[in-house]
Amino acid sequence: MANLRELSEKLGLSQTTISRALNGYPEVSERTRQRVIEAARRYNYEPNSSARRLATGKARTIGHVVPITKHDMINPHFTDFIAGAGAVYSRRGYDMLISVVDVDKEADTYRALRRNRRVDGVIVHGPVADDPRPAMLRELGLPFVVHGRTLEDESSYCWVDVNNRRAFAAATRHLIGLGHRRIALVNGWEHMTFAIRRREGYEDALGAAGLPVDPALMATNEMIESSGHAAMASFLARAAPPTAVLAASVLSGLGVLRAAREAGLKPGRDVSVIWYDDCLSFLDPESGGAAMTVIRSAIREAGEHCAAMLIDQIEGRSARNHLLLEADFLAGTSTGPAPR
Amino acid sequence: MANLRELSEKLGLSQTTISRALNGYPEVSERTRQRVIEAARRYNYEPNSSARRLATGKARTIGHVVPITKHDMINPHFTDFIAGAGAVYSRRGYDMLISVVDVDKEADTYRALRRNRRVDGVIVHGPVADDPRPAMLRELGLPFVVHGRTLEDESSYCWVDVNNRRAFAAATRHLIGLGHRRIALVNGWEHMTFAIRRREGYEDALGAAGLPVDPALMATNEMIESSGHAAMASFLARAAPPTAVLAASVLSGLGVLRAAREAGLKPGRDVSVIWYDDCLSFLDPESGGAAMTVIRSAIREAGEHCAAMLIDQIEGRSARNHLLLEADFLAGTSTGPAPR
DNA sequence: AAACGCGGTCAAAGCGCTTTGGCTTGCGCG
DNA sequence: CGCGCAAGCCAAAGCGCTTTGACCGCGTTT
Repeated sequence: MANLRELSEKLGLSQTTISRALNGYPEVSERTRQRVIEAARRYNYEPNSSARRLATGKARTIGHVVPITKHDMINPHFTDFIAGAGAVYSRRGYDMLISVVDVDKEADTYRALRRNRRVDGVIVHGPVADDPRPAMLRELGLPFVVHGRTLEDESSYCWVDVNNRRAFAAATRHLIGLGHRRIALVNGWEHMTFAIRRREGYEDALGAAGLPVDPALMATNEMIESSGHAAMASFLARAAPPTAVLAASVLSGLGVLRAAREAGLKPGRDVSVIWYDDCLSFLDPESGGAAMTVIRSAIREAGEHCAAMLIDQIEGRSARNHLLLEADFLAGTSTGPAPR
Repeated sequence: MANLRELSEKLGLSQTTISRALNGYPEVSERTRQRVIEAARRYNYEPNSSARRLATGKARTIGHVVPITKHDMINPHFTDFIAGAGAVYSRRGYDMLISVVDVDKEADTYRALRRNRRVDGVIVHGPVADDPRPAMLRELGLPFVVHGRTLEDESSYCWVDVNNRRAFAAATRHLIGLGHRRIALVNGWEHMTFAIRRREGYEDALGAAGLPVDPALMATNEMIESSGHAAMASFLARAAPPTAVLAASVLSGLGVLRAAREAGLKPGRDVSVIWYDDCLSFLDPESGGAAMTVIRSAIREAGEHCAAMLIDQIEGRSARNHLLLEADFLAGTSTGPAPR
């Protein structure tokens, strides 16, 4: 059965009634509704979604714009975030539209998504320090939720973020408590706000303990294995190498571990390592080969929260506008007292 | 400017003419077309996509169904594949729709996508030995391209695959040529067809060299770091451990390397390691810490090919139906002559 | 001079749905 | 008995686009 009309003829009811019955409106009797639902199933009828969208003016679709350059890498966290968000969309009857576009076309893409009404809202990924997107989207009138926060202005839009500052402060304090004085930070790119906040947390804790903030012990780079390795290798080449390292991701942490091993250092004994674990599904906890000490917050859950918050906003059931998740600190064997 | 009508009134032309001018039909004069295009830009007009879809009956959208279970992992290869496919979609004016659904709802999802005409076609991911999806999709009349192949029946549908069998045979031959007699295989799950073909290639080469196929030297598991580590650890615990290992992915290969190092073995000298490199963007070539010997084929390119082939098929410009990519063999320093 | 073809334009008919604004019943009630 | 009021249903008007079929000059054929 292709369309409403045919079904209505078959049932001897008007299209109006069928539509109402199927969409749960109260104007039809329960008996009729059952009859309609039954017939729809039997004849395998489902409303054409373009027609429905056109009539209602709602797209029931959420957009994700993924900027990319030919040689740039795609964020490995993306998959898990998408998995979380996508599950929520499915559950609530929304489609997920992903636009892979050149990095310099991102703004145009948002404008186009808005102009031709393809989406009801978008998720903004990877906010940077002075991010123009919130202002732009507000002006466009396109609902959105930011995964993360910009630096200022954070009450003016919806976001879901992890309390990175507190998490990194806590991890740093833990290391300080173990007697470490030279603690290195292997951070992500510091134009990203999450990386900035992590550094702040790290510096907060050092400052509170009266320890110096040593730029030579701080690296900022892509969060991949090789850059973790490079950073750690350069730290270890110094006259006074760090006795502890804080890595911003499992990937860069694995690189740190590799460099440590190459230098003959045993994690937890000769050098303490803590990393931030996003619970990427393809990097299981055992990957390090030890029960690592970690700061943990599942990015998949962040995806779920973002999706739910955006849908609530779109449907006008706006419950909360901000969600600050706390990361868990889990002590493992990759940390220990500072050597001698 | 919200819609066609308003624009047509403003220009003093009919909606027909505007539509034709904008869509490149030859019936309008070049002068008029320029005038229309200019006005559309100035008034910021863009056709409502639902209306267009409804009128044309085309969704200009490609679906990707991603089955998932709460605790199952999401394929890390997915991101790069999507990046490749998504870039092609953008370039050719298609949207990408991703459905994250429970694994047991996959079939229903295809049916629903078809019934309500949300997509013009779908990409089928991760074909398994006896995959029901090609037959089902053919029956539904939903165009599709399989990334990979099923075991039989491969001429009856479109696919893009890597010649896994030949690639693994070549790698195995290379190791045999270096004098290795006990070569282990750390494979992915062998209900996936790509893993089956890899094993076949491996067995082909062993057989051709008159070497035995030893099940004790073959592992099949999720392609993640910890399973590579576990497999290698168990191999090394044997009386006669392998002198060479073939890993089905960089991730499991990294696990193999870790286990080797833990056993005090140096890759390339004490044990030879080759892995299959999908060119995942977050796992740069340096991750191994050495110039690895690899079999390489970029999954991102596979995504591009799948997308292009599907669009060609949908638009009736069907050029080719199958594409068998050859993986590159790149010799590095992780392989060497079999130790004495 | 009549017929023809053709480039350029338009009015109107969909596409398949939702939704507005009635139109019937049937029933309770003064 | 007649009225008002729900409950249940419907016809028709959109939503904003594409596409069909027709029209209208105007230069070209025959």
